Amino acid sequence: MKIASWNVNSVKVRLPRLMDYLKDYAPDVLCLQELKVIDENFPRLEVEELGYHVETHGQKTYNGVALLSKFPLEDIRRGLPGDDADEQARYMEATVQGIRIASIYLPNGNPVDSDKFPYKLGWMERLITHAKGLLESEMPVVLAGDYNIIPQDEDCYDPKAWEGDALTRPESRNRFRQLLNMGYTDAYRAYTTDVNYTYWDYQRGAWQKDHGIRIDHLLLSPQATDRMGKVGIDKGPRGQDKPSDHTPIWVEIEG
DNA sequence: ATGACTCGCAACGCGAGA
Repeated sequence: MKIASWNVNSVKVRLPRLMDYLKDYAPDVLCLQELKVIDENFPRLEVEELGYHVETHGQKTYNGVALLSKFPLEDIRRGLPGDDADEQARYMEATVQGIRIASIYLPNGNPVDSDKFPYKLGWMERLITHAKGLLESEMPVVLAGDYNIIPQDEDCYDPKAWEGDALTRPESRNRFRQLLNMGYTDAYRAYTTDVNYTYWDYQRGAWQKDHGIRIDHLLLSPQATDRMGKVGIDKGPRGQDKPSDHTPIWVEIEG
């Protein structure tokens, strides 16, 4: 089963890119982030016509996540537990063919001297707590999404340019590492030591110069890692017209 | 002139993204 994740940066503007991706790459499951639409405005019919089940957790203007699947989506959870006052639509999960799959849009956290940085760190604490619970289920788990974390300096073209940024701050990286240390595997980094990116800024010709960063990740529980096949980053969509600034990342789960 | 961002919006400049 091929599971992919993609921050589309507005599903409305990106609908042609999304349709192309589903047709050309045909992932079994696609986790989407940054929909920027309420559930009623998600292009459900277009996606269903390509043979996908659709579950969304949308929000007006900002955030919003979705799960698309060729197989039924079961036991849907919308929202990350731990803060009933948090109204940002950044998390949902469902079970597909016995695999628990989450679509995650982790807060950016910049600027670090604003309340956005503690919000990011608090959100990560909640994710850590929830991810621990998922491990206890002993299901294969895939936590897929835009983590807004550059795990190591090698995951960005110019570490100095990102020094002090919420994407590289030790507080951010250490919480990401807590997810790894409790038993989750960074699928891309486990598969290859190759330098590769999932995001290139719209500005300053970043795509053309390959000035990217690796911030979209697939974290696999031990039961999922045991079944891990190939892992890749599909750069094609980033080079198209009206692209998202992110490109999809995917993993194959065997069996 | 060497490079120039893109979304959404009770919009028409601004906040947010990373």
